[in-house]
Amino acid sequence: MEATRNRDNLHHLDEVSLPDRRKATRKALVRAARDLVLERGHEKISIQDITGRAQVGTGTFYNYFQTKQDVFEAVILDYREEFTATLTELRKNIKDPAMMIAVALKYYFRLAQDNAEWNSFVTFSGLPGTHVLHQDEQQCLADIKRGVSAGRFKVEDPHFAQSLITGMVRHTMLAVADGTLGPSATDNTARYVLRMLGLPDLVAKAVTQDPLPPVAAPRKEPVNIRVIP
Amino acid sequence: MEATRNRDNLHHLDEVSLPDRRKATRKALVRAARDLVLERGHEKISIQDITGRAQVGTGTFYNYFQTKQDVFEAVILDYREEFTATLTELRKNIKDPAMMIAVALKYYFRLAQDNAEWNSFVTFSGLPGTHVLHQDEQQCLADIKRGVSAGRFKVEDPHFAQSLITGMVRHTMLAVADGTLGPSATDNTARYVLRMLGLPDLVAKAVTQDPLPPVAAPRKEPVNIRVIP
Amino acid sequence: MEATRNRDNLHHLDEVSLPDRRKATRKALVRAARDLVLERGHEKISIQDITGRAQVGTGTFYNYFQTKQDVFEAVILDYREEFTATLTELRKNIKDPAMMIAVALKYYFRLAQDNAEWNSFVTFSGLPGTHVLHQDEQQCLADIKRGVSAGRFKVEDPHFAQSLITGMVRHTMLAVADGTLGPSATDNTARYVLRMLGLPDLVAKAVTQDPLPPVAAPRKEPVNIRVIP
Amino acid sequence: MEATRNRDNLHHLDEVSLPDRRKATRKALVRAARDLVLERGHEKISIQDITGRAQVGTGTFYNYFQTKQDVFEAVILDYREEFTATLTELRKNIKDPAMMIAVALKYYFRLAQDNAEWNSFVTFSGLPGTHVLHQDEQQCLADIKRGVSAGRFKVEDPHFAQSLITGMVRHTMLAVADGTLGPSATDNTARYVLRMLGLPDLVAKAVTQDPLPPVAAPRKEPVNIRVIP
DNA sequence: CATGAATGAGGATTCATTCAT
DNA sequence: TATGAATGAATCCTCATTCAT
Repeated sequence: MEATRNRDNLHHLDEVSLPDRRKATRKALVRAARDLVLERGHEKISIQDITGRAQVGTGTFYNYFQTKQDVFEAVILDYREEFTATLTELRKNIKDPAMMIAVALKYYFRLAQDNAEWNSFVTFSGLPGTHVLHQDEQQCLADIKRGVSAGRFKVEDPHFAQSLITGMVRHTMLAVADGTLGPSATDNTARYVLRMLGLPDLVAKAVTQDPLPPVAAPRKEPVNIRVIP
Repeated sequence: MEATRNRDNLHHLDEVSLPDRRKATRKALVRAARDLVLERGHEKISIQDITGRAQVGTGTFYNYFQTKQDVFEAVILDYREEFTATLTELRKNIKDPAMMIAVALKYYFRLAQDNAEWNSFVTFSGLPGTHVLHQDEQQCLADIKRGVSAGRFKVEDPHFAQSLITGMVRHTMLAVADGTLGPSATDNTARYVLRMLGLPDLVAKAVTQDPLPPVAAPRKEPVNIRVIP
Repeated sequence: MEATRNRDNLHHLDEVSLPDRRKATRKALVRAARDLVLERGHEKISIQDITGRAQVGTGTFYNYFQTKQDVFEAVILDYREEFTATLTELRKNIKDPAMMIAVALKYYFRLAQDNAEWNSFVTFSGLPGTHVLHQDEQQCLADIKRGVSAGRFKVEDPHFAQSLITGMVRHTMLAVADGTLGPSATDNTARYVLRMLGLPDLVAKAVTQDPLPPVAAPRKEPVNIRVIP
Repeated sequence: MEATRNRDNLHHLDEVSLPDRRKATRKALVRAARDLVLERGHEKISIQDITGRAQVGTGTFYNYFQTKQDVFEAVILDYREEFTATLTELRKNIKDPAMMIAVALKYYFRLAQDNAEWNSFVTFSGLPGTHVLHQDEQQCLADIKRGVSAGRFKVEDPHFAQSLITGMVRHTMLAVADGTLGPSATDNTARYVLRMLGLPDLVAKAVTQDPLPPVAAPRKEPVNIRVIP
């Protein structure tokens, strides 16, 4: 009954609601996929698991995604948006490139630890290897270049440096999650990274010692879960 | 009673002759698994693919492994043995710890490039994350400690350093395979690693410039393939 | 938000039209299972045999049943419904409890003989032992109690008596099917049962002598078999 | 026993050990089969489970049995021998046919309760239905005939009576095992059986009230288990 | 767009049985 | 005889995908 209302009006004033509806369903799917990963980790997740969790018909999936990969990539983007936004906010008053990098790394690690979610999802992501942190890499590269221009970093190939950093970060995160390395490894990594960028160890140490200012974990907009009547 | 006892003694008698057969079959399976990975990479590989390739009945697989993971782990071990043996040979006359590490890294990268095999297999290996290079890690750790004792490296936590190196290497390898980084990245990585261990950049550069002495790729002992009569 | 709510309401809307399809498919599976048992008896019956016979895709089975046992239990229930309905009809004008029991037993045996079906299926049913005739047991128990109230039966523990009767009936049926006992055994069993319930032998004999009025074998509603175009 | 002696003497003196060995292996298989049933009940039991348990090579099975059914039938016989021997001993001084039957039934039930073994195995026995108690049926039939001759029982068709008794006993046993009937059901069954054979209820009650004289559970000759060195 | 029943190829796993040693 | 490796048909079960409603 309600349902019909939207469609009826297709024409005039709520041209808005259709796209809204689409978006909502899509988001429900993305969230369902994410949550399932977080709960089950490595385990196989079927499309029907996802639609089931999203309280949506099986076929509906194909109105939004072609393949399972697609939805997972959407999850990643979803995550990254949150991440990037928060980080930008967090660093808006920082000028020193070294500090910017330190904060980024620390924030990243903080997420990885606090938010078992992010952590385990990135860990999982059967997706194309390095792909995962892509958006972030742009930021990182920019940071490095800024540092080089400012004469703080000694790096011949910023692109290479950035890639290596990504690798180090990723590795540390996994190793910590693993238990292979203790939690202090994260600070150490930040420090080694700066050292690698050419900062004297003392400076590197100093910069990485400042604790990360407290930051709201990325707010998870609640999804309306359909209640079974 | 006598009778029974006699039979008992017969039991593990042939633990010697039969095992040959067992070993051969097992090896055939391991090789088949490896080869398939090398050919198909990520793609799905079914157990029947493996047994088919190994010229062995479907059920035979289960006489040797419980799960597909098991056989892949066996492949890794197989590989590592070859790798470690060759590397040991290669470094037997080297004394300088920095050089030892440089050679190890370079040899590793060489394998990764020459041998699409090793490369793609490590890439693949959905196996427990960082785990993959384990044996090698022991060697690496020993190298670092030796360097520290010798006063060449400045490292507070060798374990951490080793872990980070593993991560860097792994990352570089993947990125190169990916095309994200060019092939020169490998030399650069070695250099950065040494730098990270506390060597002055000039030294690091010097040490990593020596080309790796030519080395026979690990010989693959041929497996006797059963011929269908 | 509106949007979401709307969708919710759409949800169980067609619980009416679709279910018809579901019911039909389910019934086809149940029937297929039954028929196969009837044809093959003890022999192994695979799930694919069932779906094949039901003209239905392999996977479809799992939309309705978890396990093979499940479908067989459904068959039993299916049968029992038919049985109970017919029996009720058959006895609707009978008042005497002894006669009611006699008729029930005889009808049961009749089915077992006429209908190789019922017979062999019960024989088969590796299902939870005595369980098989459960619904029927309720009826039987009620009959006994009625007889006791009416002062015709002398039974201390109706529940026990009922159980024993079930056992005797079942046994007789199997033994007859077996050839161990001749067909007259069924009348005898009915007679012994009444005797066991405390009736004088003469009466028991008399009551069990009346032939069972002819009765339509339970009509099998035809299942619509999907025709392959 | 005679039988065995004959074979032994077949030639000269140690023609003895060979057949002994055969017998031992055979018995090991039979016992293994039995024990597995007792432990696992309904669950699937493979031939390799049996040979494994018997500490015997897979192929060995086929030196003794053609099929799995065969070994299970052997188990039944094994059991029955024990059962019959003990029962004969137990009743050797009893003259009254009613009492003989009562004792037989009670002994049987006792086994079923004490010896969860016997119980669960008979319950299981996917084997041809009524088959299970065959040997026993001969005894039972003889008992009935004796009772009829002695004028204690009023039975027209002893064969039928025996069959029905078997059925009742079997059923009671299962129902008790099931929990459907309480343990006292066994005494009741014995009593109803006698009643059914024509004894006045008072007598039936009296005869079935005597407790069964204590009896050693059938001794299980230990099988030599091969110890893994 | 939404739905969910139907599908069937694909893959894992079991196990009775054979046979060379 | 005893052995146990090898076998492969048989079976179960999953799940991405289609499609009529």
